[in-house]
Amino acid sequence: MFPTLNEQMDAIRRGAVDLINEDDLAKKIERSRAQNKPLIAKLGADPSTPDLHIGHGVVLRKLRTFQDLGHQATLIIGDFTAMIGDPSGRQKTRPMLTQEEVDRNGQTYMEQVSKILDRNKLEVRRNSTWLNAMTFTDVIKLAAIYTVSQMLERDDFHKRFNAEQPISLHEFLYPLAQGMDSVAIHSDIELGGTDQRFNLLVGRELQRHFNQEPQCILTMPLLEGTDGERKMSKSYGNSINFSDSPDDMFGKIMSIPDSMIYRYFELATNVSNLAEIERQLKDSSTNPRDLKVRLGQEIVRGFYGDDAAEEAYEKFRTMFVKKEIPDDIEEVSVGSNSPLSIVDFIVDHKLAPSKSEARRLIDGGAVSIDGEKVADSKSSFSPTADGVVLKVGKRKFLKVKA
RNA sequence: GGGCAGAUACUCAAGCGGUCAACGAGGACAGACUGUAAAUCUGUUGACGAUAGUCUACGAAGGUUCGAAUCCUUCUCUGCCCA
Repeated sequence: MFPTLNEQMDAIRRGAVDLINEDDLAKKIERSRAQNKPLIAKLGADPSTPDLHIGHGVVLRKLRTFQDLGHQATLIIGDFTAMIGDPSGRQKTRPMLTQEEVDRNGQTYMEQVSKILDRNKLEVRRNSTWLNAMTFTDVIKLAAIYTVSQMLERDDFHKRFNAEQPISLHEFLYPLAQGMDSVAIHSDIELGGTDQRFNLLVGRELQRHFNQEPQCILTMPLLEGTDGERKMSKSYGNSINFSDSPDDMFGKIMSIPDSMIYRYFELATNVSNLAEIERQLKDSSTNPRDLKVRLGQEIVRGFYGDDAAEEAYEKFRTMFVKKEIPDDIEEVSVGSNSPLSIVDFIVDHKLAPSKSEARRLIDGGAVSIDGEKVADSKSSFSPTADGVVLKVGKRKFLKVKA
């Protein structure tokens, strides 16, 4: 029923940074095979940010691997911690979320997660179930397991401490809370980004404390965003989101630096022959763009299917390779052919956030009408029955009909 | 509890009574070039308005002044040191 030990280990290892530790995992897998009993693979989800991007996808895909291997994937919705508001990471204290917000975010989260995970085989647990039940005494006993210096080993705590940045006391409770999740579900292996290493290790420690067999931990790299520098994050504006349209998604993938091509293949696709990709990248006769096209199609296909992937590529070719105007651009009818102020029109149709910005774009030569650059920000234009094409920046088009 | 330092636009960071919508850097956006890559060069980067000008902004609230991001008071938040 289960694949062989080696097959499982290979699938699990792909792209992973830490696997703590291999021997323990091998034993767990052997036992699982012998007893025909799936392992419990845990992943924690933070419902305060329901907009997933393909950086989140990395670890979700790994959880999917466990599903495909026949194991039990368990997603922990951190509704308890989200309601308190986790300020870790930055100085910014996150706003406290209400129960409704958490519910709503959790729902969005599940919809997006379903694009990668097999929803039918996924177990979903809310950690408020057990964390809410803890008394203050329980919490104190829990907190006594760890020392302050141990907590300060966590990289981001360490850095913030040395940089004289504030660290709120309750932040120390987060790793403990997360560790309790592992205890609650008897996790066999917990997945997370490399930034989660410490937290995952705490889970091991707590399980040991509660006389459970400690979970293994598997960390995945934090995927860099489209800038190729910083980790993918919505707030850095370098993310490729699950909710992006196929065209946007494809376009964003085409704009990643060449150095990221292999990494994206490895972490964001199911392409099995990675060695071949590597070879082609080293071969100077390969145009890296072609590999990116393939990468883009692979990823878009995963979210939207074959047709959408093909269409996105075609549109891309029209717009940027052939430098033509795509044929299915949005149209708007204004109901009259009297002249309209370009600036006002741009703002009214959300092609720019403010009139100042629209003026700036025009002054910068970024706006054209039927291929003619607009030179004067005061000028106006007249829609025709056939429609004139307004272009703002590289990729915003609008056909304006009378 | 006491002492000291700090809070400036997306971020970092200057400014210490008028010339400040605020130096500089990064980022972002746009243009040229290109493979919508990278690198490079150029421009822009509070809002409204036609170049004038007006309004809103320098943690919050008051005050001094013809005039404050800059001085005073109180408050909020943060870090450090001492207890």
